[in-house]
Amino acid sequence: MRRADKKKPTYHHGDLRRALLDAAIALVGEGGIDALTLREAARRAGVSHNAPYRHFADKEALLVAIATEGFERLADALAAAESEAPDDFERFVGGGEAYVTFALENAAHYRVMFGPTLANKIGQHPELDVVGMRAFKGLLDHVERAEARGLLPGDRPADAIAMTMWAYVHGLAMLVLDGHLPLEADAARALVRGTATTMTRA
Amino acid sequence: MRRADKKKPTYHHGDLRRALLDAAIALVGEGGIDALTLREAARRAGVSHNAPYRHFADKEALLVAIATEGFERLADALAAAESEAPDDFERFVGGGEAYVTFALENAAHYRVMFGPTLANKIGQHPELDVVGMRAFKGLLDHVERAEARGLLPGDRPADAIAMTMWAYVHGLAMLVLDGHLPLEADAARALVRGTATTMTRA
DNA sequence: CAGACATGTTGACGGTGTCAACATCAGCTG
DNA sequence: CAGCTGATGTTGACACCGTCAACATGTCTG
Repeated sequence: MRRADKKKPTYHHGDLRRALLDAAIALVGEGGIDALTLREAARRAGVSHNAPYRHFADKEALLVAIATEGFERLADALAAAESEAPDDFERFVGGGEAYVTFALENAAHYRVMFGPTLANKIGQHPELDVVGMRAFKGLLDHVERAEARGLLPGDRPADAIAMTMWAYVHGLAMLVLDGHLPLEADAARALVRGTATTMTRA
Repeated sequence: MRRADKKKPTYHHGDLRRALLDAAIALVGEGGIDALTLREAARRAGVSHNAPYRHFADKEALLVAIATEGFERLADALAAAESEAPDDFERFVGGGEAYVTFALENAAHYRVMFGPTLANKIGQHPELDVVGMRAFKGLLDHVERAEARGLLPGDRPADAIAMTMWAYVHGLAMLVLDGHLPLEADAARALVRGTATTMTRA
């Protein structure tokens, strides 16, 4: 039985699970999600091609683990943005900016989170569902707070505005990440700020 | 031999190129982009596993052909929406609705157009660049027309609003297609209409 | 009608995900 | 302290994939 419950050194490798996750994330960061290979990740971790199966049931399980980690970090980033904002308007804008910033700075995680392999499979991975909900809840919190302060038009329900905001920042992040919109991170954030300003003025 | 109805009658198969495109699109529609395999497409077209190489240099060339077809259809759909709109506001809203409608009704094409394989590779495929530009131009036209009629806030340049709109409808389409937002097509269009209404009121 | 060439086939290669069988090692039990 | 047991890692195999080279076939053109 394993003595350590957290991340204490395991038997042979030390922490092969973590090493595999890091190698996989690096691969996605270097060559996109198509470049992620179980065998190459194992190679980089210095183990045989079948060692990953002692830590992940299959390739999809590896992706789920990365996506889960990503959603957790995203939720944290949104929460941090909320707590650091000086006023309610900045809190609203900051939610969107933090989302885009997270996606661009954690491109590998983000690509896995919303990549084709996990598309339409959230329901099959409860842990993903839970942590994804928490992240979306972070956005919804921003919206509801802004609405309570009268910053938003009153004729649209908060969840509709939250979905609109999510679609917007997600689409923006994806288009920039995939090279369809030639924007630097600063320009993308400025776009978010401009849009948020318009929306709060309606 | 079989006389082709449209294109020039080709030698053995009739129109293997078209058959391969259709088979590939069907595969993406059934199992997502990961389910697309050159060999399976060839199987469905009733030819050997290497026949596709007489029509496409490699798998990526097949994807480029599908994406090109998709961008052309998207541009056409946007143009059609513009010409059918009864007034300027409907023209603005209709652009967004038509975009989302296209993405949801041509899911396979859309997934290929914005899938990971072609991400950050637009520059390497000039025909894709050209036709993609034409589609974006369709959106920009909608925005500029709306701006000329004073429907939009005057403190943001038209291209910023066009990029915002693109990011929004793209993100919405992607989130719905991938099952992250549980919306029917009608609900998605309603969301677009609501957002466009807010934006034109600012 | 005959050659040229586009089209399609066969076979092979290395790479991948995954399964089964085997090897090794940590730590509990006696 | 000795040995068992289960977790961890390895080896080998299989089917499938993308792609290349060599070959076969039919169509069009001179």
